[in-house]
This record gives sequence, structure tokens and C-alpha cells, in this order.
Amino acid sequence: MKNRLKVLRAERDWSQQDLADRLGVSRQSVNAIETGKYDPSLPLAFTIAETFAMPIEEIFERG
Amino acid sequence: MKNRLKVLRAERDWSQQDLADRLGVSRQSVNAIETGKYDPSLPLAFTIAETFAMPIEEIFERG
DNA sequence: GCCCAATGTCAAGCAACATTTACATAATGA
DNA sequence: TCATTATGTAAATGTTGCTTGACATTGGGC
Repeated sequence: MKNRLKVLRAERDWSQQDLADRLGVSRQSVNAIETGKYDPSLPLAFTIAETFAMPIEEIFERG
Repeated sequence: MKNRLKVLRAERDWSQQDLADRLGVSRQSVNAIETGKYDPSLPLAFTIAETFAMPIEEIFERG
């Protein structure tokens, strides 16, 4: 799964810590997801989508 | 996470085994997801969405 | 009554997700 | 220079997703 988290964060000028706080997860989890070390759970993917106000499919894609 | 798998299966007259075969997972996994025992991984959620040709958000919802 | 497909459930095990703690690096600014 | 912030990474640990194999129940058709 590839994702656009880094760009979406940059557009809002959020640090990984800022996003982690909004998502209720650790900074390391945000970093790991962003750098492709693993995929978020489905509930976390929903929270991410809500946070950026866009569909999951516009943030993540198979790759 | 609640989901509409049972209804979507019924609309297509697929058994849990049929769906499992299409998704490439075990029947028990389909059953567990359908009965809410656990959530699918994000990649599996994508495969499910592709299989039913609709967005993830139209199949799963927070509950 | 019997058989069979479908479903639900359990247990044990492995792989993946997510956590905390910690350390290293680069960039910024006082 | 020194302190701070942001990011990347690692190890150890706990939780969750998915597996196989097995067993019980239900409903329909013969």
C-alpha cells in the first residue's frame, strides 16, 4: 500500500507528531505508515480519511 | 467496524466460501469479518471493495 | 430419516500491526 | 554554541489478523 500522507501533512503544515496526536496513535506509527513499513488497520485508515476529509482510496492505493 | 458483507453476498447469491475464494482468504476469515469478530486488514478491505466494485466506505462503517 | 451445503465457533500457531523507550541525525533559531 | 524541533530507526513487547483443522447446528431436498 502506498499513501499520500507526507504530502497531505505538508499541505496542512503538520508534523508527524501533530498528525499522530489527531489520530490518537504514536509518532512512530505515523512514521512507519508514511515510510511504508506497514499498513494501518482498517479503523485507523478510517480515522486518517476522516482527518483529511477524503475517501480512503484517495489516500491509499495498492502498490 | 460494521459491514454489509452479508447483504452484498446475498445480492450475488454467494456463499461465504464463494467470497473467500474470490478474496483469496479462508472461509473462517470471511465469517469472522462478517460477524464482526475482527476487522480486515487494509489490503483485504481494498480487495473486498474491488470485488464488490464499490468504495470501502460503502461497505464498512464505524460502529 | 438421511445427506449435504451453509454457517457459526473454537483452539493453536504464525505473521503483521502498534506500542513504548531510546538513540541518532539534520535544520532552525536564540 | 546551545537548545529545540522534526524525522528516521531500532529493540522489546503486546495485540490483532489470518491460517488450518475440527466440531456442532440449521435448513432443504431426496
